[in-house]
Amino acid sequence: MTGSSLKSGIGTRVLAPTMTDVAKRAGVSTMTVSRALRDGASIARETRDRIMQAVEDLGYVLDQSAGSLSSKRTGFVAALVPSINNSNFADTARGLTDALQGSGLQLLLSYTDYSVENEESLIESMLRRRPEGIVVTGGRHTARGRKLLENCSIPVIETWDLPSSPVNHVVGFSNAEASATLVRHLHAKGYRRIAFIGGTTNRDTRGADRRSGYEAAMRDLGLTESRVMSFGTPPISMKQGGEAIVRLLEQWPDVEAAICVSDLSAFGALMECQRRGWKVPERIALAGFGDFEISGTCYPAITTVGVHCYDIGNSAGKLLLRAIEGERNKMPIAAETIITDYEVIAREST
Amino acid sequence: MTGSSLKSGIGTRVLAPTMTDVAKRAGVSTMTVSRALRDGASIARETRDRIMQAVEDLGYVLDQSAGSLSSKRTGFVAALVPSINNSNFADTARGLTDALQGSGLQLLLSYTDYSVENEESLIESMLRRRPEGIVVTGGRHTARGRKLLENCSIPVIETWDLPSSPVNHVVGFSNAEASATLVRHLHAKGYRRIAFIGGTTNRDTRGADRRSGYEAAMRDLGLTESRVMSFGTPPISMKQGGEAIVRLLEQWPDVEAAICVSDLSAFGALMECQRRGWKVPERIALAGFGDFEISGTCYPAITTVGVHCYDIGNSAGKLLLRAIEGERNKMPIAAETIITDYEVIAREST
DNA sequence: TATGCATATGTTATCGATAACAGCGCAGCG
DNA sequence: CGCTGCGCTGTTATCGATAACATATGCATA
Repeated sequence: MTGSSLKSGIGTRVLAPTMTDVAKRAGVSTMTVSRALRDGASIARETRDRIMQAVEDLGYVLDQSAGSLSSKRTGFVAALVPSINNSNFADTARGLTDALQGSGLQLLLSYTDYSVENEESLIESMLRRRPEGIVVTGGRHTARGRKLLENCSIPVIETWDLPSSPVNHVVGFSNAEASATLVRHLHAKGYRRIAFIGGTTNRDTRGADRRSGYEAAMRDLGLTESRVMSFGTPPISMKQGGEAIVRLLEQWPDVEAAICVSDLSAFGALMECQRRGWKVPERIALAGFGDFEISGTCYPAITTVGVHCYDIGNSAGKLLLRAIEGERNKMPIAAETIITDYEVIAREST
Repeated sequence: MTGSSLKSGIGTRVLAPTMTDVAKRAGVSTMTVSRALRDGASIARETRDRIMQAVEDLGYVLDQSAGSLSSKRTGFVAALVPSINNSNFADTARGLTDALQGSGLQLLLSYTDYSVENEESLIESMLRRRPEGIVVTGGRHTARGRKLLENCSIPVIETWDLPSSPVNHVVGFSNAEASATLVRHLHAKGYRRIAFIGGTTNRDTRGADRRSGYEAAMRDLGLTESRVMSFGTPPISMKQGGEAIVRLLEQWPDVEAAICVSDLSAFGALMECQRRGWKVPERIALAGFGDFEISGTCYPAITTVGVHCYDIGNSAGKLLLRAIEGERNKMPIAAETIITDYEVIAREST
């Protein structure tokens, strides 16, 4: 893939200046420099200017890792999401960032690729850096991952789920309930032979919850014949959604509506239907999950469940701030569970 | 948005154990613990087991920020991307992560929201944590941002662009050239009245480069009448792509083809055309940029420029590893420029 | 004039780990 | 029997900042 490669220049590397260098140059002690570089402390205007000039001259950048060793405050929180690509989690990350804005806390983000094993190792590497709080996605972890979270003595928030026994705080909703609500919506519209399209494993635990919510709702409605088409490793792609819809209609030609585990697969299914001349929703109705931008834009627009991704992140961020504040004041706050809303958004595809 | 809020539980927080606690419990010195927790060093099997047991019992997690203060190695690299949502940059991040896999370096990701001011402040907060290398997107920065990068004495890689005077290493391609290639492709197919749809500002510098590449190519082909439809703040959304195509055809009804600044806006335009019954490509041909999953899946599939997002990240990661290795051995490597490939992917929309 | 307090700065100890070097015991060897 | 070298472990100094306390100066107030 590499077209060409040029080389040039040399590296002239000098030892990075330390606070002592700045102090010497400004003719003050390091403590005064430290104060000048942070808020609040009383410093003579003239002294501060001199220090800032020295900082400028030397190109000095504060070493926070040294500072946090003594201050016990690293100034960051960790967030782990399954994926940052084409997913709602990016919105959650944005909500988190916005909530943290101006708090002096930075968000450091990593993604687990939907693997609890990866999650475990990321939890550990994050904790090694001593975040002041940690946000994870979902309530299922490896045994060790969970233990790490339980022992870490910083606020923990599990999101996008309602774990039955949470580690600490929770901001989320029941994926199973949300999925069931969508089933009931389709039922109310008159659909009876409703199918579910999702991945082949439980790797994506929220996807698995949506499937079980579908199955439970079907049972409750007396629709005993549930049709689950499993295809591809979660998270399933647009293309896999397209293949799944074809297989679904081969296997159960009488199906009237299909719920896809996410909007992306629903979109793939929709496009495949168009390609084959199957009218949506006449031949088959399609619904997704997550209210991605795509499902409101495409034609026909896709019925989906709107979950408030941004708000999940934003609420989690605000809760985290309160919790961290509590820790700092030695008055830890009680574990909280914030249940976020969702709603069926009916569109042209059903 | 908050449905309900439950509170329960109490916080029982103890001081996190330190290496000294582990050492006491295992009956050894901290140095031995330190060795046991890292690679290589020669430790009696029995001692190591005893230490690991103590670590387990206490739930100890290494404090890396303390360690890196003395070892001078923080074990992470910083990456700044414009956006993680619905964008190619997520693939670049993935390529980076994969390249770093097994190197002992962790990737810490942040996003700038397409703002060089945000970028500047993120560069600073990242540098404060003393990364061993830093990857940024694009070659344009604020003056101070650039200065920070120049002075930081760690390897710097600018990606997704070919800056005329790079800070240090570069992995990217010319967005202007890629865009021009697409223009020539459409020209070769017989299209003459070709328009460009993009955002209203130069905030997204790569988008701006694509527009200027379009304009240059049009001039070179003797197509003097260039039609640029600017709409929305970059990065423009699917919906904005839809609105833009409508305006475009109002303003220049004779236009034959439109190049959109990205696949997302191209997709929005395509769907709007379908909604209005405008045949693509008969009434108007559409092309995008970036080869997002969506443009290969949708119907009709969208012609685009495939840029190797993953490879950009992957190459940058590998280059970074070499550069960091060089730093560690006091043999800094020369500045390198790796030019990545791209190609026009002709599909049904043109 | 003495006292008190606020402002501005310096000094010392410390955060939690690791580098560098030192030391000890034991095996192998001449 | 003493020397050498290796495997394993401990000691001391240090990384670069900040907390906590101490100090100096100036000004207001009793």
